[in-house]
Amino acid sequence: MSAIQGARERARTEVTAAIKSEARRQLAEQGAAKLSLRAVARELGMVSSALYRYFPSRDELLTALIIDAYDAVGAAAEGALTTHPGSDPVARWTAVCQAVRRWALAHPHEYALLYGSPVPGYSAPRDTVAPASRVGMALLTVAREARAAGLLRVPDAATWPPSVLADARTLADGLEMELPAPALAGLVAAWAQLFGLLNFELFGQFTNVVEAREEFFAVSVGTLARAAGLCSPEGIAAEDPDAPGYDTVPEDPQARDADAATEIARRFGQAGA
Amino acid sequence: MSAIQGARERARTEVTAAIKSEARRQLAEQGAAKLSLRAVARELGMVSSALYRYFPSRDELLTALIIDAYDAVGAAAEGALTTHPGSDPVARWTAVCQAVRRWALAHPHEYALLYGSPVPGYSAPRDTVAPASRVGMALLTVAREARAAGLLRVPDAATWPPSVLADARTLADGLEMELPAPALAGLVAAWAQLFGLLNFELFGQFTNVVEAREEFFAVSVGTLARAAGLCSPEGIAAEDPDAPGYDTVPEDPQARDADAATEIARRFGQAGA
DNA sequence: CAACAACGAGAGCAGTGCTCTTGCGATGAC
DNA sequence: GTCATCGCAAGAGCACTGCTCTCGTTGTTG
Repeated sequence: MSAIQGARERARTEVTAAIKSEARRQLAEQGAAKLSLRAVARELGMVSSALYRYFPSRDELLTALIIDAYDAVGAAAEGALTTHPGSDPVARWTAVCQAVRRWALAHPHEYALLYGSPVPGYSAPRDTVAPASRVGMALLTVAREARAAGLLRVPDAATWPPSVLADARTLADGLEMELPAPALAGLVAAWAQLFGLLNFELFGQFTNVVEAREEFFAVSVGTLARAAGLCSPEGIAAEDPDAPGYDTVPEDPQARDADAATEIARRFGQAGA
Repeated sequence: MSAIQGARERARTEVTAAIKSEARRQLAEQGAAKLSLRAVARELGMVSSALYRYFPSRDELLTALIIDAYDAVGAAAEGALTTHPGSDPVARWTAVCQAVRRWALAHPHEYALLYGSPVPGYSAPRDTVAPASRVGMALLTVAREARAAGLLRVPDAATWPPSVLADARTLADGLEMELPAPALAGLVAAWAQLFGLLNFELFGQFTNVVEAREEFFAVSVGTLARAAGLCSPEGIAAEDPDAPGYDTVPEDPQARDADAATEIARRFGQAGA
């Protein structure tokens, strides 16, 4: 693989790289749906059929791009871990989230390829799962460090039903990662919710709703971190007890107004499709 | 509009409906990318060019389907409000979320059209924003009721930066809805995060990670509700037995959950390339 | 009834993914 | 050094797609 393997193989890897590069360029410009094998070949000065020597189909080419993109966003997430050291898990979590967001904003079409709707013929091959997990692993790294530092608040096991806890345990086993199942379940939820925020921002759902995207995101992922059990070291610990998510005791159990139901029926009742 | 306006107009609306129906059928079967004007026309026994008398382009047809889908999921959400009355905002929030999830599982490709990556040429026209907001409005309705009942915990204004609070205020003004800005900001975040959970489940990110999807979702959206400030009335809800609703699956007329689950596995499934 | 607009059918254009055959040229065995 | 072999590019071609244009027909309306 690495040795100087004849001029022929070298040419092959070179052409393969050129194809991927040009394809990535078109992907970044017009999105996955408009990525055309013929256009790539045309731009490279070759004929379309020649391209099939390197990628057996358009989907395979797309898969290669997907893997690269997963690696790129994963690298961005991991990079945030090293460029933002420190002992505050919430800050580190936020740094990872913001790195992912920055990458997504810089590569919206590639982001859509990863976290948007699955493409028609796609069937996530084995090769994608490892790169795809890098962002999640980076987030879990923060949680593991927090636990080691005593800054991970593990929710009561009764928070999650046994089936979810079982999932979390098998997941932890598969990852060879020692995290309490309830905490892991909460982290998975936070992981998914993070991409809910990103999707809405990138796919336009925040239009005319949230304009201060950067600030909104920063605060939201901070809240997410605390909801997942991450704690900032000391000082702010005073505020931890009423951190959002868990033991909220309704403060003002004054009773019902309660013809709200009729109000809803009035407002929305006749709106059937 | 409604009067008997000539056989011609009636035929027109009839054909238009037939086209949308057949298009929706193909969309549900193969996804948006494989929706073909020619195939629709073929199935309807007409020639492809005739179809352009009714929809000026494929994108316009897709937009019509998008609007219908937004209305359908919005109606499902609103329906949950009426079929699940009561004074527990968390339970009502959860009911809305589960209605949305059920709809999504039953219509995965239409869901992907709404909340996946934007389609190539699309540019959400004005007509889509009203239907698109119905789910969010249903969630906000829960929050408004909660506030009226004193069951909405409003976070400290310092939680959010002024820019976000300003956004929330203009949003509240635009909606003519009296909700404190900090609470509204949190609700928007929860709204986005809800769809993060749904996207990950529907788009396959939970494969080999979360298998007890139903329970995981129920608990997660309950946590989300509390994070957004919704409170259950009185203290009883603290202890879990019937708490977040994962063992009380509400029966909706459109349920068919098990089928939907296998359905989606089949449609999005991993047919090895 | 006649003028007119809406409509369906068909041909056609430019583009797509993909397959198959053909011929060239570098590689490697003898 | 010669020559068969194999990788590769090129081209033609198939079955599609979205979309446009023209041309008769048909329902509506003045």
